[in-house]
Amino acid sequence: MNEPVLSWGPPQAERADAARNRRHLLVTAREMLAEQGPDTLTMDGLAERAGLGKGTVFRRFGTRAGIFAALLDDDEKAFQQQVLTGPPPLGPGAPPLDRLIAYGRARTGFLITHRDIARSALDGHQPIPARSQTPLSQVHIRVLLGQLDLGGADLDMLAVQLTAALDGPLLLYLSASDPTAAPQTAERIADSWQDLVRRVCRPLPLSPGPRFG
Amino acid sequence: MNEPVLSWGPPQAERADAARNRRHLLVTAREMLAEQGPDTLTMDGLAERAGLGKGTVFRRFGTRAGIFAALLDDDEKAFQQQVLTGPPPLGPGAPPLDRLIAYGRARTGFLITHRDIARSALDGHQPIPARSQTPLSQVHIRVLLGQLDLGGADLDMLAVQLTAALDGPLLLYLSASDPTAAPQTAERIADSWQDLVRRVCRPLPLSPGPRFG
DNA sequence: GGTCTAAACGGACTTTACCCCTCTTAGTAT
DNA sequence: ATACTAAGAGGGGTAAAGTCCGTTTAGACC
Repeated sequence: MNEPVLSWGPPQAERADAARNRRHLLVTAREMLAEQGPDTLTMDGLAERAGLGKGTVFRRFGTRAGIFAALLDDDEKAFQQQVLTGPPPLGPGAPPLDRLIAYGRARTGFLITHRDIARSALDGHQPIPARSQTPLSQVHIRVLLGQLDLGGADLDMLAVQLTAALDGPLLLYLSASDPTAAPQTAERIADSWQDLVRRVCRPLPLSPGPRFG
Repeated sequence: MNEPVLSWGPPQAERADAARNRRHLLVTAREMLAEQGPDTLTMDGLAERAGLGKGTVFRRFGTRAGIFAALLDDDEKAFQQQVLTGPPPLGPGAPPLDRLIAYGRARTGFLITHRDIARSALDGHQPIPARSQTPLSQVHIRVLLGQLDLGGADLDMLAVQLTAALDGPLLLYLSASDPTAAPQTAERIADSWQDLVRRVCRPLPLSPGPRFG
C-alpha cells in the first residue's frame, strides 16, 4: 500500500494553514520589532496582533526565543546561499583555509548586523523548535576542516571548538549593553578569527619527534 | 583559616545579617537541590523553606540563575585555590603551555562534575549579580598566553576565543538531554583542548609573502 | 460530494520570575 | 545610651511564559 519513501526532506510537511500562520506570525513579529524594541514583544501581544490564539504561537515556535531564532533563520537564508553557491572565497572554489577565514568574517558581519534579533534568540531552553542540534556554522566548518590536512585531529570536536571560538567574541559583543564601535569591533573579531584559524590549520609536527627547543 | 582568595572583595562589605541570610539561602538551596532536581527549585519555594521573604532572595541573587551561579561560584573556590597556589602543572611552576592544558582538563572535569548546577546557572540575563564580566577562566588564560611568545597576536581576543573554545564542547554536553558517557566525554573534550592549544601556541612563521589577498 | 483522522487552533488556566513599596534593623557617631 | 541612616527584610502584586484540552478543519481516500 504505502511504499517506504526515502525522502530525506522535511519529515512531515506543514499543513497549508499552519504554514500560512507561521509566515503571518513572522511578518507580524517583524512589524512589532520595528516599532518597538524586541524586549516588549510578548507572546500574548504577538498572538493578539496577529489575530491568532496564543496556543498557535506556542505550537509554531515553542518558546519566546524560538520566534527570534526563526526570524534569524529566515534572514540567514540569503547568507547561506552565498556560502553554498556564491563566489569565492566565501563560496566554493577557494582553498579551504581561505574559505574558513572568509566564513568567519562574513558571519561576524551578519550577526553584528542582526544584533537585536540575535541576542534575543539566545535565551535558555529551546525544547520545541527542534532546530538541528548542530548549527550550520559547525557543519560548514567541519566540512572545510575535512578538506584540510590536519594530522590525526578529532575533527568533529575541533569543529565544535572553532564554532565556539567564532561565536564567543560575538556573544560578548551581543551581550554588551553598549553597542558602540560596531564596525571596529567586527574588524577586530574577524582579524582574530583569521589569526586563530591560520594557527590551528598549520600541519602539526606533533609529539613523535624530539621536542624542538 | 585564611581568606587569601584574590579578593576583588566586595566594593562594600555585606551587612552581617545579609551575609548570614545569603549563607543560609545557599545551604537551603543545596538541600532542596539534593532532594529534588534543580528544575523544581523555585524562588518562592526557596524563600519559604528558608523562612525568609521572597524579596530577600531576589535582593541576594537577582535572578533565578543567579542562585545557581552563586552555588557554582562557591564550589569553584576550591578549584581556584588549586589553580592559584596548588601544585604544577595546574598551579604555578610549570611552563605556561602545560598549565593551559592542565587548566582545560581540570575545568572540564569540574564542570562535568557539577553538571546540574552548571546547566541551571546558564540562563539568559544576569542583571543584578554583576559577577565580573570576564570570567576567571578568561583571565587565567589571558595571563598564561601573555607568558608565551605568540607573534603579534591580539592576546585579549585570543583569550576570549580560547575560553569559548573550551566552554563550547562543555555547553554542548551540558545541554544534552542524555548524560551518558560522562567520563569518556570528559576525556575527549580534554584531549581536544590539548590538541587545540598546542596548535595555537606554536610560534607562527607568519606567511612571508602576501599570500592572502 | 461524503467521511474520516491527524493536525491545527483557541484561549482560559496555572505557574513563577521579578517588581515595588513599606517597615525594620544593623552599624555608627555623638 | 540615643539618635540617625542606609541597607536589608518582607510579601503582596503583576505580567508574561508555557500548558491543557475541547473544538475545528485541511487534506486524503473513497
